[in-house]
Amino acid sequence: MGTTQIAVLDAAARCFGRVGFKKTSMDDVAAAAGVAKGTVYLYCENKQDLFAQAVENELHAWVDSMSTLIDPKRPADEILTEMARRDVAFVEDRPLVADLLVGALDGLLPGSRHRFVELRRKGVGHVVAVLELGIRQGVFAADLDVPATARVLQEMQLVGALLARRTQLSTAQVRRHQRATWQLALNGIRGR
Amino acid sequence: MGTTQIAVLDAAARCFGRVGFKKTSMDDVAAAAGVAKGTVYLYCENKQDLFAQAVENELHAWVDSMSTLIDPKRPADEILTEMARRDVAFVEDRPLVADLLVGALDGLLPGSRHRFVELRRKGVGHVVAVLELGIRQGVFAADLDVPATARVLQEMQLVGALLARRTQLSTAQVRRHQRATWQLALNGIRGR
Amino acid sequence: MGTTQIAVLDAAARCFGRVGFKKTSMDDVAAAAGVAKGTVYLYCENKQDLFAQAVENELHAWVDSMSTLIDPKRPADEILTEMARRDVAFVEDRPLVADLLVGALDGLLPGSRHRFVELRRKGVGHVVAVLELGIRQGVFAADLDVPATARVLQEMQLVGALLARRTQLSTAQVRRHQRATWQLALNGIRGR
Amino acid sequence: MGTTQIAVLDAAARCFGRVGFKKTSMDDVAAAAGVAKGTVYLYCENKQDLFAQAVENELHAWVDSMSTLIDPKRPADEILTEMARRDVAFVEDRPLVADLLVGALDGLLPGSRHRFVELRRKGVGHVVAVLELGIRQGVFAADLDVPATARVLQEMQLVGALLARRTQLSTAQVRRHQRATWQLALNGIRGR
DNA sequence: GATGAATGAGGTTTCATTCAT
DNA sequence: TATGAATGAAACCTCATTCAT
Repeated sequence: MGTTQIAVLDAAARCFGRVGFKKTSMDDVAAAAGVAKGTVYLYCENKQDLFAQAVENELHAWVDSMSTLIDPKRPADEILTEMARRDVAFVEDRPLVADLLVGALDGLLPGSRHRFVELRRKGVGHVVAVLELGIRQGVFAADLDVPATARVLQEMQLVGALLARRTQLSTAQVRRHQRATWQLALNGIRGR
Repeated sequence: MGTTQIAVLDAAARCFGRVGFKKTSMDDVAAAAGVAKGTVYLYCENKQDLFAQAVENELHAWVDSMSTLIDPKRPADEILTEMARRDVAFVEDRPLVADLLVGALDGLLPGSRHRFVELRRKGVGHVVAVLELGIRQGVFAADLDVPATARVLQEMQLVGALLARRTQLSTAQVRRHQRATWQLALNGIRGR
Repeated sequence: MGTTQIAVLDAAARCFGRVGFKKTSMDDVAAAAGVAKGTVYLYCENKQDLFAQAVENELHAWVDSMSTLIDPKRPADEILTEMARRDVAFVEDRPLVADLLVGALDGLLPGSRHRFVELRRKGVGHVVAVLELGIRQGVFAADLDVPATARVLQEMQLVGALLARRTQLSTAQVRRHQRATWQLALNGIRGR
Repeated sequence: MGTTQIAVLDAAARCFGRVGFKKTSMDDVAAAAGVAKGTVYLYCENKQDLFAQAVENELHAWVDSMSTLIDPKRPADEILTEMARRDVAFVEDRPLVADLLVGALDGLLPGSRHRFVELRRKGVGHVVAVLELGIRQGVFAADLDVPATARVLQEMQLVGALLARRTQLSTAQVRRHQRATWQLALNGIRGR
């Protein structure tokens, strides 16, 4: 991937993440990437495709960042907490990933639904891994429906992060929200 | 409110809920309401205002429907479960309310943000009431951060419902997802 | 058909006829019709459809004008000569009809081919009628392949007219060309 | 002319002939020639010039092919018939020549009109030769306006060939059309 | 109140042309 | 010679909004 292509995809992710698909114009992307409008079309079929590429891009970065966290020797609940912390930071300037995993994009771009389903599957992968680790360590309940629970945890976490961003809560409120989320979540999955 | 106005607002809610703000045209709304395009403008300043009115409308219907549920003599966890069931049904054809409460609209219409904050506050009200009831009944943990937890529960529930709708999961998958959600939630808030 | 629609279709025919499909922009048509760009789209699906409508329009005018000529009491060769004269005048400011009948549009707009075939069939109708009249009158050869010959005559005539227009021949040259055409044609079809 | 230049001009003729001037992109030509887009510009000033060169190229090939046919010892009407047969075959994959001679290009590229007039003059040359031969042989009418008639014959022939190609008639229909054309033409020019 | 024809800014996409390598 | 990434003007089309009836 040449540097121009990277610039374009990054700019696209930034724009789409900030104001959404419809409100982002190809002109915006081109300007943000510092290239001419036509140049953007060298790296995508059309706007929808550009969006999908941007999402894919960000998701890969996120998955990579998360997979470094999973160390079988650490307690799983600790890892999960750390993941949560990172999610918040990540969503800070990459809201696209959260939108994807939370399902907010499917209604928007019905055409890319298929592509998104696949990405979403990748996205929950590491939560599944941590849950399984936790069960092996005996710290999480053995009878969890792992894939479903993983999805739920991920949603809780990401929606919380998005909500904080979108509704511009005060830091104190965000802190309370997160604490409540994790009390709920950890209590919920812990073995008794 | 004359019958035409009601028709317009209902049509608006239906359209916006089905395909979103940007993809709904004023023509669509007029057609769905069975009036001419100009007529729509008799009942709103502009598209954004129409949207906000539609959201408000639906939220009031929802809040009303929920408040009938809270009966101090029933166990709070039972009420909560019933609420969940209703949410899913409600979101089925009124996704706007869910979008509002989950924060998905704030990014979309920055101009109406303050209006939404207010509505959201109203929206959690009944969850707060049930949590407080449950604590009094001794079935929920006494040290819950009630407002924050209420918000989290509501998010979990609504995002789950939205996700099911948007991503067109199979009924079996939806069922699993919901079961996981409520195992997590009830375990999380129950007193030990 | 309201007056605006008529203005739009007329303007379209004028523009398309003068500079062709691709070189005519929707802005040109709007300007020529004295309306805004969006207005043009009130009366057509898209550019291609506008073109097809314009062609259809002109063809009907042409067919109407021709059908008044056919009077069974006049000698057929005289009628044919008169038709030729009219064709030239007609093509003068309605080249679309000639382009259609000569097949020049099919390569241009493959999507409308079907529509054009039908129109073309209508277009030759009156030449067929004159040939049949001439055979009954005994002035044309009885063994003519009437439909095929009609088409050929029409092509000769229209291509000649177009050529004169397009290549901007001098009047004298045009006159010679037409005389040659009709010597050929009338000799060719006359009974011996 | 190096082999690259030949490849470019041939590719251009093929593309322009198949889909027309406007619908052929410089990318198409480059791809068809198997070179990069920039390379095409080494052999032409711009798109219009490339088109004119391609036309010129094909016309020369055509004129050469036709001139071998004229043998004073053969009957002129036979030669003419043979020419017709060749025209059809030639137009099959070189429609540019036909378009040029029939005047279809003048409207398209007003800028090259004078260049085309000259080429067209060359193009009729061999028909003129055959007509003159036929008159000398006594098989064609002595009072023909030779240049004008030559042009008319050429038009009839080429438009017929083009029409067959463009409108995708069945072989049977094409055959009928051609027979009608030549009955008309030969009857028309034959001395009585 | 109600209508719907008309508007035109704004968005997406194409493609002839250039130029540094 | 040859390349192909980059450009940006220009084209098509949409739709929120207005206003005369």
